[in-house]
This record gives sequence, structure tokens and C-alpha cells, in this order.
Amino acid sequence: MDPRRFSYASQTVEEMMMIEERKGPWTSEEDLKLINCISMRGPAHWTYLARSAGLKRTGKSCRLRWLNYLHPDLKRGNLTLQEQLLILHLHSHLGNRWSKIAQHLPGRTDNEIKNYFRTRVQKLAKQLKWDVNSSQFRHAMRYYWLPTLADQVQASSAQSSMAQPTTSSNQFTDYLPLTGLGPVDSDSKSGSLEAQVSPASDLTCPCDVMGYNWMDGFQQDGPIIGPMSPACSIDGYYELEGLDGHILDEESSDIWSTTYF
DNA sequence: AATTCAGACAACCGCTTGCTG
DNA sequence: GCAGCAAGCGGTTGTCTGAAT
Repeated sequence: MDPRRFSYASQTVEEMMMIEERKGPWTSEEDLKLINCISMRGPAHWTYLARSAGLKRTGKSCRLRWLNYLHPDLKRGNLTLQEQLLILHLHSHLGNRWSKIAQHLPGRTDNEIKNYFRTRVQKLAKQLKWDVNSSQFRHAMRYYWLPTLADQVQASSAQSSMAQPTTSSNQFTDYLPLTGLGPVDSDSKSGSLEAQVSPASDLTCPCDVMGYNWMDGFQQDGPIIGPMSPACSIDGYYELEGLDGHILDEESSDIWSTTYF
């Protein structure tokens, strides 16, 4: 049905304009109204939905609240190491196309990923006094941090399999190796099969990253060689149990249609 | 205990895209 | 082809919370 044929709950445009628009944080009452309305009418025609739910919010605001907070398929809690690894990898190839990146992380929103990147990764870039979009930073990301994170995922997987030989879980014990990360949250201890990380920074700022001349190691054509970790092979691939992080074309995301974890 | 500050994340804003008549 | 609209997207801002003083 064409949403423009809706009669917006018998209100004229003028009447709708006179309704004082509510902004700011959502209340649980508003959430409930929105959920109820969506359960009856489905998540579409947001302007109409907002009116019929009796909300003094824009359709846009309702859509965002649903997609970023209320949607039942959303994951809660900190990003796992695997998810961080995937975000960094995808960002190094796709850039700031957050929705595209989010498509590869079920249950995570573009907003969440964008916030993660801005607060953690851009903070690191600031510390290094590098532009986050510079080839220098992208190179360090691709050939140092990504393999380092991959190592951590592997290490945590190995550690947990030794600690809990009867399960396939790779959850961490209290602390991750190498980075001195904080304790995991209670949810991850109680059943997550994925490595959880603390809200603290997960990207180290080691001296070998600072000291290495990344531009010298940069080649426009052919393989790019930098100070890789053991998990990263020379041809620009890094490998990980259950994860095959190929270097992919800027525009091609077909390769990501496979399952990673 | 009160205040300040920084980090995290929810929400908003403005622009773009895609669809329909 | 054009106009009007909803939805999608990315950048930015606002708010909350916990740590530090």
C-alpha cells in the first residue's frame, strides 16, 4: 500500500505540524507504544506508524529507535574480538560505509559500529597523530593490528580449549593475553561462545608500530610487506581458525557472503 | 560527599537514494 | 523527465555514567 494514501489518523498536515515534536531520550512507555504498533502493522511507513502509535516523534526517530535499540535480533554487550577483527578488516577495505560493514555483523547496527570505530580506533589514530584515513594508518591497521587481533582470537581460542576441553567455547578467562585487557562481563562468562572484551581500548600502541616507516613498506602494486605477526602470511592474507580474511577489492563484498565464525 | 571530566553510546540532522505517480 | 515522499546513510551532537580529584 502506498503510504501516501494513509490519512494520518484523520489529521491534516497543518494539524500534524502543530503537534509538539518530542526529542531526546526515549522513555519505556514510548518504547512500548512503538513495539506494540510495529507488532500490529510491521516496521514500515514510519511517519504513519509514529502517529498511529500516539507518539510525538518523527517517523525517522521511530525508525532509528527500532533499528538501533528495540529490534529483537539485536545483540547486546561488548563487541567480541572476532567482531572487532571483522570491523577493522572491513573498514580497511570499505572505508566509512558503516551500513555495508554492519551487514556482515548480524545483530550489530551501523550506529554501534560507527561509535566503536570513532571512540576506539580514531582515539588510537589521535594518539599516533595520524589521520585515520591516511594510507599510513590503514597500512598499520591492515598489517599490524588486524593480525595482532587475529593472534589474540587464536590465543583465546586455544586457551579456552585447554581450560575447557569438553566444550568448543573460546571464551576468555578473566584477562586476555598480550594486551592486559580488563575482565569480561558477566554475560560472556555465563555462556557466550565468543571472546568478549572489555570496553577499554583493545588496540595497542606499541613502539614497533610507531618506529616502523609504514610508507617505506607501502607498495602501490603487488603485495604489501610490513612487520606482520605470525598470523599474517606474506601475500597479504591473515588466517585464523574459522576465519579467512582475504584482502578484497574496494567495491567487492561477495567474498564476505561466507560464514566466518 | 561533591564536583569535574572523559568515554560510551543514543539520538538527531542533513544529505542522498530509490520509488511512485 | 520531474516532483514529492519515505527510507537509508554517515556525520555530528547530546546525554548519561563512572572514574578521578
